[in-house]
Amino acid sequence: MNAHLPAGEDARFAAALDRLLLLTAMLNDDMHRGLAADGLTPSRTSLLWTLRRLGPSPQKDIAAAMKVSARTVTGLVDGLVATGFVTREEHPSDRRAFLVSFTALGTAAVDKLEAEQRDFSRRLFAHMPASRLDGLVAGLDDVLATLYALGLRSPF
Amino acid sequence: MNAHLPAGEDARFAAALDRLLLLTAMLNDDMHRGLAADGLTPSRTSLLWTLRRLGPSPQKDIAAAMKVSARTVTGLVDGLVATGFVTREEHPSDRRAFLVSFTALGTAAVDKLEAEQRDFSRRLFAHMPASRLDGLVAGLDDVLATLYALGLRSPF
DNA sequence: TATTGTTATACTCTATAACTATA
DNA sequence: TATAGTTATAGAGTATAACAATA
Repeated sequence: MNAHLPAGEDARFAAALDRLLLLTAMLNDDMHRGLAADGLTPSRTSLLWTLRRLGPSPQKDIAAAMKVSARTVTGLVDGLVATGFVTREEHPSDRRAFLVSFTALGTAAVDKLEAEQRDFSRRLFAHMPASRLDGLVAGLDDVLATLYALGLRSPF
Repeated sequence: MNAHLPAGEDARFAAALDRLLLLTAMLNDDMHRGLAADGLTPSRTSLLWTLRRLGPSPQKDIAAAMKVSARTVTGLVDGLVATGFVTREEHPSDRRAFLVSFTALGTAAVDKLEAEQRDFSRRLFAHMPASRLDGLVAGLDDVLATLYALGLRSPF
């Protein structure tokens, strides 16, 4: 127990964290369900987002950006090649490496995900009074800054 | 993104969703890392939380509460028995079934997780002005209500 | 000698289907 | 016949280590 905090404070903090964790779980669940409809898995989708950010890249760079092992990227790219979202192209100057590149299908899939995310943000926020949205964003920024100060880093 | 330019509505919504998704990813990552230190995995921990809520239960009830298959619960309980967090006890009236029950180690593990969560909520929120915490909670509640209206349900 | 990506192997999580023991 | 849980099997994601081809 922490004697120098008023009794009700802890309950307020716990209630706030409960909401954050509940929201985290619900958003995760929803995203994963939506992905399956496009023939994608969460990890393969994460690779597509990374690839869009990096442009055509050797697997080593993708592994570094995603913070996973080279072996994991081999498996994810195998799956994405099999389902037609990316290709392994020759690297122009290093014959050990590939350039993982989007197919038209892969580009269309990421475009669609992006559009869905924009629509989703409208459904979540468009009806909110501006002051409530401002309050939410201020609170989230505060939490993100605290997490950063605690040493947590974005996985992206 | 350029913070000096007046943002349109869509950009405001997208920025808010970006923060939510970033926070989701960071909280997930942090929780999973913390678990490994206790010899637990995310799914096994989820089972322990469920078991605390239900009390000693047959695996079928655990599967229903966790929304996973009976086979998955068999595997999770196997792992938790092997690492000493739970036991399979005889069911008093149904010899087909077990009552999955906490060991002292399992109870201590969940107690510890609960204490860590309380400490974490203090680190996140104790420094915040009350008005900011209120604004955050109001925004989160609004989002949760919207998700509920969209048909999303808590995984718990 | 160092690096890129693969094969070999292993563990977790998830699932469906077939099966055993019991209800 | 129906139910509780297991075995059998499979696929995704993750990892380390050994190895190939190339730098």
